[in-house]
Amino acid sequence: MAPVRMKDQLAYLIASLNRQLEADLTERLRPGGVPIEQFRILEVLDASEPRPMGEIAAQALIETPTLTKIIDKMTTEGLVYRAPDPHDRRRVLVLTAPAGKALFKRLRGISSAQEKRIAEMLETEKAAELKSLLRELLQ
Amino acid sequence: MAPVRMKDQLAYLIASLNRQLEADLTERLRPGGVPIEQFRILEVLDASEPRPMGEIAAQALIETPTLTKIIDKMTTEGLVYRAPDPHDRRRVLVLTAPAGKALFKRLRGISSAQEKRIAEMLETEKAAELKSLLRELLQ
DNA sequence: TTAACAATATTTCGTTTTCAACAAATCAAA
DNA sequence: TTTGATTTGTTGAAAACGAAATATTGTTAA
Repeated sequence: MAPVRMKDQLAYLIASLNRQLEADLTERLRPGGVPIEQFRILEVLDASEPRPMGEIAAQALIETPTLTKIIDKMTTEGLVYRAPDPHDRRRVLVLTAPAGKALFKRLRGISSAQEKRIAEMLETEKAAELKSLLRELLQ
Repeated sequence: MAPVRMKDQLAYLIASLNRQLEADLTERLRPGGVPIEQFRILEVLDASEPRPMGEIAAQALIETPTLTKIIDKMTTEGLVYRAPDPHDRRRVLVLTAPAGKALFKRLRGISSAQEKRIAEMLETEKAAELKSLLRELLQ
């Protein structure tokens, strides 16, 4: 059997598309001066708040030592703040500060616009199929 | 319309799956002590050699300044070497040294095994459909 | 109760990556 | 030609990353 060319490997296609989508998002976030990681953190918190560090890290696809440093920075920028979890004092909860909420309000449309552009490139049922296949592979 | 939850966004699914696949590959490369970037570079060169820096960077999804440093390291490790392009002296061609070929021979099966595992998780026609959809979105 | 173990977040520290500036070679237009 | 713009790759300083070690709290089992 002929070797599978790198470009035909699913892992490579996924990596390429991921890179393209991240570059696109980064570009659109640039005017706001917001790194993509911070944007994702605000998205996570927007869905439900407060959240412990570990959960944010897992959902935003960031390692916990990195998250600690990003949250440090976002705190000094007044976007979020920490609070100890009263039920489990090992945990540190993160909340969105008013400035963070305002920032996210300005930016929230960016990711949904990207999603929309993608949807427009595929027919509706194809987009659904694609998501379904990706979910099948996730874990 | 209800906001699209982050987890339902295609860009997020792609990022998650990419992370999972890279973690998996990294794990399997660990015994050989080969970083995933170096493995991808060897894959690119295996397909056709020699290749200029810029092309390798584009195909291996690495920024060119980063590639310069990785090739520096791989050169000192005796895996690859540089040669000036006689037709265009701005270009630097990269070739695989014997040690690099031997290393890749040992590792080449790892990515195809990953591809195989993925294929086994999906039915054949689903895998083909998934690739087709990803290609449709790529540029 | 304790003592051992597990979970959570942070710190440390060496490596890697990035951005901007740069150098060299080529190309294109006057 | 020569000049200016473009392409290609490297460099250097700063930032980001991540594995391992640490500190703190919680859980479990003797």
